[in-house]
Amino acid sequence: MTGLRAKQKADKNRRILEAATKLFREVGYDAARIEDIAERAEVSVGTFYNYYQNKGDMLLATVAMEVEEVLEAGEPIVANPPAGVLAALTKLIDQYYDHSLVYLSKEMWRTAMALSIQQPETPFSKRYTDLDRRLCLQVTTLVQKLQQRGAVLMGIDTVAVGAMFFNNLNMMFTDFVRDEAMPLDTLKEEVARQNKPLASLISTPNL
Amino acid sequence: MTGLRAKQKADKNRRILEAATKLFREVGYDAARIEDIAERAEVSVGTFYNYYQNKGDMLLATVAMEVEEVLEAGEPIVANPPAGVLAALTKLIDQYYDHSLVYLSKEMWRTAMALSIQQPETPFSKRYTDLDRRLCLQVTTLVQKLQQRGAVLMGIDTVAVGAMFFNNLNMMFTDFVRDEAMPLDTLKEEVARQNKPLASLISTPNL
DNA sequence: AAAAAAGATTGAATGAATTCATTTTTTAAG
DNA sequence: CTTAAAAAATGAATTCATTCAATCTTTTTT
Repeated sequence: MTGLRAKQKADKNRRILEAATKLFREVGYDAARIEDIAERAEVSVGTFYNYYQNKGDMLLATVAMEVEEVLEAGEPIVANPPAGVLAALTKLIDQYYDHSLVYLSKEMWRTAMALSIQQPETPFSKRYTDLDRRLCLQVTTLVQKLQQRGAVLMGIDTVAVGAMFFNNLNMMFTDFVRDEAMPLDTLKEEVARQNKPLASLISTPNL
Repeated sequence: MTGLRAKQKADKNRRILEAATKLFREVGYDAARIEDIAERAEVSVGTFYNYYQNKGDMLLATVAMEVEEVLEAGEPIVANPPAGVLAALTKLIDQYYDHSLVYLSKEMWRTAMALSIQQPETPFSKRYTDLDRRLCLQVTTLVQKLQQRGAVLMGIDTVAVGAMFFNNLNMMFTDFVRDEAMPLDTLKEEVARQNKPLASLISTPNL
């Protein structure tokens, strides 16, 4: 049976995470203060630093939860993709993009992405980067599944090609969150256009 | 004839830029303090903010100078590329990578990339992003030049393909600067591997 | 049950980026 | 030449992330 201390620790962690997630959504990352998060979570400022390395680590913890959901939402598509390569990629990528802005603003995404680059060694930065790799793996797995089904030419380096598709969608997403005015549909259309050449070239010919 | 004030302004700007560039190289971005930069440039801390929006803007100003050199170094390759698509791409990309670490550390690149995402609206963040777009354009121009020379299939969407190659090299460079231990050769090899499928598929067949 | 050890909590102190009210200097107008 | 306007310079004050020495609480050991 777990001890009182472990129970209290888990409870405090949940309260801090919930308080931070809520405050980041309400006022944005920059305007959110550690003191306010601590107050809402009913802990001291010093206690906050027992649970998270710093403010950025906190944001990455909240964002990581969303990325986990993005991954989960992608699984059924990889398990049962549309027949066409471009159609399958577009379905998965559109799902990623749709899900990304359900709970997180562009500002939060910008900050999370920036933090994962600038502070790669904090615990949740590592977790976020690991989730990114799993997203890349998911895209690669999709290409491999399509190859197994005969939609992609044999002999195609699916790891290289999967990485190309993923790195492109990620960079385009970065450009998207940089630009507050850019609509989601514009992003999707541009990425579908960019994927078309490679998707067509790796496809088995239609008979 | 320009006034005294304009001369003094240009002189102070140059002093601040040089002081910052030097200090960032000596101690790194985080350890460099505005007060130290100002002292070296022989201005007040408040004066610093007349010239740069904030500390991050200052770093992006110094990094932008390097990116301009990267662009210049790429021009002769685009003007006279090797015959093969993969060879041409590899030559240009290796040139980019070689040049990147001549004057800037991985830490400085991480910070610059992070700042350009997190604070896209500062003056030098905009400049840095613009230079990024020009790098992308340079890669696209290379593909177009190869297409004009018959090395790339007609009908290939060179804008889409160029963007794919560029976004991939950029994301891989981001992964590289995140990882202090990763050697430059590993990065180059991995990117060459990733480029091979698309480069082969868009190449005109050898007869 | 008591004492020791380990872990957690605390919040004022610290550090450094950034702001801003005031002053100084330069330029333009009369 | 004098005055007004504009621009630049200044550096202490402000803000807030982060640290850390002291204290408290829980767990383990005797």
